[in-house]
Amino acid sequence: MALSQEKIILNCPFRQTLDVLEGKWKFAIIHSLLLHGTMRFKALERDVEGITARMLIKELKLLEAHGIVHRRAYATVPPTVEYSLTECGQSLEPIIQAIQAWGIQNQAVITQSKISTARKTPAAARKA
Amino acid sequence: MALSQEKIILNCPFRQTLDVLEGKWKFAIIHSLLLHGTMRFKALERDVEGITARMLIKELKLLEAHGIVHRRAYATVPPTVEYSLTECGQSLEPIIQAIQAWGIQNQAVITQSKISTARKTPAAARKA
DNA sequence: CCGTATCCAGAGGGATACTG
DNA sequence: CAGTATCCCTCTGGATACGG
Repeated sequence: MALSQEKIILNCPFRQTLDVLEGKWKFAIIHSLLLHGTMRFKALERDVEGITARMLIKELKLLEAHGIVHRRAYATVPPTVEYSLTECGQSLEPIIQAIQAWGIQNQAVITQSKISTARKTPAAARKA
Repeated sequence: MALSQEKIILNCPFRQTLDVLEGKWKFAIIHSLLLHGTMRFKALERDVEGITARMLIKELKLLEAHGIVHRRAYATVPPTVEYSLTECGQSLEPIIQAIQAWGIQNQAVITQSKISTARKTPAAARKA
C-alpha cells in the first residue's frame, strides 16, 4: 500500500493517530501490553522501565478514553486492577512491530550517531 | 515476526527508536518527505500544517544529527536548501505506513472517542 | 496494591522581530 | 528564501506525601 497523497493536514487520519499516541510513554505501554496481554498496574510499572506511577496512570487514563486500553478493577483487598488492550488497541500491533523492527535493524546506526540527548532529571539536577 | 520477549528496558532497540522519533513533529516531517522526496524548507513548512519555522528547523537539525535527514544548501540568492531522507530515513517508511493505515482503519473510532484534547495556544489564551 | 494531590523545574513550543 | 534571536507561557513529567 502506498502512502496517501494528501497533504499532511490537521485532522487527517495520520495526524489524528499521532494525537492518540503522543506522549513519552504510550508506545512503551502498548508494547508491554502486547507482549504480556493482561497486566496489573504494578506489573506495568515494573515493565516500563523509568515510568512513574503518576505518569503511568495518566497515560493509561488517556489510552482508556481513546478506547485503546481496557481497565478492569476487582473489589479485593488489597485492590486488584487489570489492564489489557481492546480490540482497537491490539490493532496497533503492526505499528509497534514496525518500530521494533526498525530499531533492531538500525541499532548500530542509532547508537553511533547518538547525540547527547541525555538530559538530567530535575532531581538529578538539584543534587548536582 | 513476533514481538521480542525482552523487557521494555531503556536502551533496547525499541526505546532507542522512540528517542529518535520523539517530539511533536518528527513523524509528520518524515511522512511529508516520504511523499514528496526532496523538499525545500518552505515547501516543508507549508506541507506540515501547523508547524512554525522555528520548530521545523529544530526538528530537522535533530533528524539530520541522527542520520535520518540529509540537508543540502546551494549558494544561490536567495538561498536554496533542500531536505531529503537518507537511506536510513527511507527505511522508516513501514512505520509511517503502519500509522497511516491504522488511522484510516480507525478514523471513525478516533473521532468518536475524541476527548477535548484541544488546548489553547499561548497567544489564543492571551487574546481571550 | 492502587491510586490521588500537591509542588515545581524545565523542556516544549508559539509569536514576533530580525539578518544574510 | 532560509534561517536566528528573544520573549514568555504552558504543559510535561519527576519527587514526594498521602488516602482507600
